[in-house]
Amino acid sequence: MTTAGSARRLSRDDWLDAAMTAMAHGGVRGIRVEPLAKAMRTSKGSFYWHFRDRADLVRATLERWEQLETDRVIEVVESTTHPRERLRRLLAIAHRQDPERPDPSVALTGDHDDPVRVVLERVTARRIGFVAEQLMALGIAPEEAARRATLAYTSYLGYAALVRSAPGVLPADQAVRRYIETVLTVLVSTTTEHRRDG
Amino acid sequence: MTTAGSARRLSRDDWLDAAMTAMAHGGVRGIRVEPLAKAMRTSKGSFYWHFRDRADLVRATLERWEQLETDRVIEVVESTTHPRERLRRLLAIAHRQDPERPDPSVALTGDHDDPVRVVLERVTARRIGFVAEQLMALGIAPEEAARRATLAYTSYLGYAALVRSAPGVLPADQAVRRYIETVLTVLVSTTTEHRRDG
DNA sequence: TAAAATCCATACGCAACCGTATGGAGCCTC
DNA sequence: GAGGCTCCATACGGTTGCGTATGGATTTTA
Repeated sequence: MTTAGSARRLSRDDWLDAAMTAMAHGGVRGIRVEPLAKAMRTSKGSFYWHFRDRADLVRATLERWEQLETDRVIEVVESTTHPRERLRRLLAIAHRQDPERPDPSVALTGDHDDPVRVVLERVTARRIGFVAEQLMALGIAPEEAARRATLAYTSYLGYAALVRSAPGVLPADQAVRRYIETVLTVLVSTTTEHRRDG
Repeated sequence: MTTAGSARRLSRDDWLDAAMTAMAHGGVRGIRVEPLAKAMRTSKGSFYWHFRDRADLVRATLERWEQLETDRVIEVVESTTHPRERLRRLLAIAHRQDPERPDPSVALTGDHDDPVRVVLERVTARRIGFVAEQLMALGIAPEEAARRATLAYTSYLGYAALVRSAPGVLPADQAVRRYIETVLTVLVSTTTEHRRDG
């Protein structure tokens, strides 16, 4: 009976897995030890053996999150060579409507004490920086690229917020692809206009 | 001694004012009756006289929020005739970095029971709709306008999230104006390219 | 197998909130 | 000026979560 469901001993990693899932739903503040223990069918006694306190768990979870949702995503995307394709691929990943995704809720829930903010600031800067690099590779001037990267990234965050709070207004599954094309096109547009309007 | 600070009788509106301020900081879940009472130097007894329960307060606060931050903003912006100027003005209002602003935190905190979601969905649809109208007035086809309006609005939400969680990565005060120009330009860009890249 | 190290369950105290119950102040009216 | 209405303070019970204490179970080591 060494089945997974049985009363096995738990590792620190088991707790981290659970914390990631919890963070996907409720953000950082969704990481609560008593509900976590209940979900894992164990007790707080286990938790406080593996972790000093809740802050310890939060910090460790954020480390893993950074590694998984930033380092690894960037690695994957960089396996494509063409900058425009990289962006397209990145946008596709970013707009996958998956409420199980731990990523955006981190940036979206708004309490955030200092330790959390530090990680968030670092991750955000890296992400926007990566997008800006691709835009520069496409011939956009550095400062303009930075602005457009910020536009792209904030849009990603807001999109994720709407997935949770008002999914009805977002493009339906089939239309997401078209939406991404619009974002991409607009991001790399050469602004040759200033045309008259209606 | 009818001074404001004295032990006056409170009205329902006084509670709503306080709730709006609380919502500005912690979103819907930041509306908590005991802390509110303490901040107003009164007791829960007062609250439960004016309101049935917390949900009652939340609903009323969201009504006021909708009226103030959607109806009135649209009114103000519509006093400008030129669609492009309307957008510019709207973007300027949207990107005022004011943590006291109750608006975005509503959409950003992710718990949201059904009643809240209803209001949120309605407000979001109206706002995106308004932006789309301006883009259509600028000659952009309806469906494309809807996509770009979504891009604009999600970007606004994400921007507001970063103001709270990672302000360091955002353009500094002086550069915000330039950022807004980029957003505006890109939003109304005629996509005449597909040019070769680096 | 006995001792030691790991790992976990239960019980406890503490704090923040929600909602209710109850006993008033203060004002209004007749 | 007595009774009634409006508004509020305090006290209480219930819930959820954090962190500690303590003993017991299980595995490892000697």
